[in-house]
Amino acid sequence: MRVVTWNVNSLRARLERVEAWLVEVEPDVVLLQETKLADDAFPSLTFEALGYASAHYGQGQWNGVAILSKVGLDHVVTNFAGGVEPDPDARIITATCGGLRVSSVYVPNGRSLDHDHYRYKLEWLDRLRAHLEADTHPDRPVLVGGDYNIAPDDRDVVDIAELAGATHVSEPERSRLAALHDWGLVDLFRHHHPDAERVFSWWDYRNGDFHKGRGMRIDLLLATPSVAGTSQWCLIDRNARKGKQPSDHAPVLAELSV
DNA sequence: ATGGTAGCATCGCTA
Repeated sequence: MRVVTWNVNSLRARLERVEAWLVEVEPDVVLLQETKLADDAFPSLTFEALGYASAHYGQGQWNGVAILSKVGLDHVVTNFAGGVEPDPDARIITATCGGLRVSSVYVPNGRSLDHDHYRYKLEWLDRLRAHLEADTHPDRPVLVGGDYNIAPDDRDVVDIAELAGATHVSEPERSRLAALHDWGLVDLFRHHHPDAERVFSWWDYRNGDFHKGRGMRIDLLLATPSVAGTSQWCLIDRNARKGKQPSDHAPVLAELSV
């Protein structure tokens, strides 16, 4: 099973590129973030024509997450699972696809360490763990993919010294990611590339950062040990960040044996 | 020199 996560930064603006990429790569399960669409504007027929069932959880203008699947799409949960304080934003959707419990997540950016949005980000990550405990179990095949807005390791940024006092690399954010690891989630890219340095999934549109090789690895596929241990590869398609009207994020793909 | 670009419901916010 081929799975991908991709923050498309507006599905309306990106639909042609997304369609062409799906035809070329033929993933079985697709996790999208930042669709920036209301549910009634989601192009489900376009994806159906490509062989995908889909589920979208949007709010229009900002946020919005979706799951596309060629291998079944059941037991959809929008927002956090029951019993967890709901998020006012559309940032998480969960479904079962071909025996795999998958979530598409768009973790809040945080803006700055002294901003309310940063505290919201930390609380959101606490609630993501509570969601997993309510929704499933680490002994099962589970994959939580998305834009985490956290670089897990100093090797996942250009130069950690430049980022002192910045979001995405702070200890409280990384400790939330470690809590997800403690629950049982493995970073598939790091699992397959333990020595990789400065391999990124996001580059700011400004300053020619992509061409200068200045980005961060913040888009992650996290999976339980049974999934990670049998996965065949994981890569980032940086070619999808090139050319006309790209998203500022590249897709992150993995081949699973689920 | 605190800049720059892209997307959105565009004169202001979000990333």
